[in-house]
Amino acid sequence: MNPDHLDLDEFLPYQINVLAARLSRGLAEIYQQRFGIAIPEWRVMAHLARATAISVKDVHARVDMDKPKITRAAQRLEQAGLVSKKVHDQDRRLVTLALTAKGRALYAKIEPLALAYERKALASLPPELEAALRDAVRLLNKSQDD
Amino acid sequence: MNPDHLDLDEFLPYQINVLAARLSRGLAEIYQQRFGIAIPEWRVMAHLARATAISVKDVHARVDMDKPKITRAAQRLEQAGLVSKKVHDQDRRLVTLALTAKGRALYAKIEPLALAYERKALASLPPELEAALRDAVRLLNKSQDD
DNA sequence: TTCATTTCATTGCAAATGAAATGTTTTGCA
DNA sequence: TGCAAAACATTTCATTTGCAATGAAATGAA
Repeated sequence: MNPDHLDLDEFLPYQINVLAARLSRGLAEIYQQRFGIAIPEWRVMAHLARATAISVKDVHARVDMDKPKITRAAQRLEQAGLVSKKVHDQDRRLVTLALTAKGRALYAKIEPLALAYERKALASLPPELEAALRDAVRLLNKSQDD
Repeated sequence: MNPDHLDLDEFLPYQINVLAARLSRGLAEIYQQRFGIAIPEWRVMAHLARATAISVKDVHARVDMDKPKITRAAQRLEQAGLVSKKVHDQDRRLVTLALTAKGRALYAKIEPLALAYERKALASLPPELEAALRDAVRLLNKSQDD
């Protein structure tokens, strides 16, 4: 464990990526196969569920995806009838996105499954470690905002 | 903060993914622009640096990438003269991968930069939080091995 | 007002990706 | 031994991705 050498098992950027990929895959299995929703679509939906009447720019600012990805996810969601798109009244450069009734219904189905998945994924952690993990991730994501 | 509702800011699978993507991007800037190495290539190199004479299968077992990705990363590394490939003597289905002298030299340059990046990325964490983060990530990655 | 600049969302395009298929070699069993 | 099944690396192909370019609308300064 010479700290001068890089051991992938101890290298946090790598280990966090492995964990992240596994969590994403596990979560995607829930909504991919059962509901035909892919990860980018899910993220857009999750954001729209909490803050309605939002532009692509707003989603981009809050969700960690580039704008073309959001545009395309929104297109797929619109085709599936889950999201509505319309030009903003005051500023016609903006597109206002919102969940449709069908979208809200689908989200209501997925939401508890996603929360259950999170609980299950963290089940092996002692409570104080889970709390520390949450604090650490929050801090790191905050500190990189600039 | 109703725990029955999913808040992306509190949803760990998402926050860990955001953090992972940021760390990957930041790290990639180090070896991408300066050395022409992409993320999959870097992962293969990092693995080969610690365990020599390894097959695609071995890398696949340890590194979180599917086999085609490893094959292609190895091809690019071979073209760049950083990795050697040859058929295994005993079992001719296997391909033995190893860093070349040039590959080891390049790795020796990147390694300290990567470690420095990790330190800098974690600098905002109090020591006990970093330790807890390491423990939590290790535990979670272990618990998902099955 | 007018025009250059900025802000959005989208599209184009080359490269990367993942899943399934392929070809080759080895293993295990009848 | 002979042959089906498994293991391995690679290729194929459709899809996704990210970056740069585009087009449309708003802003601000002259």
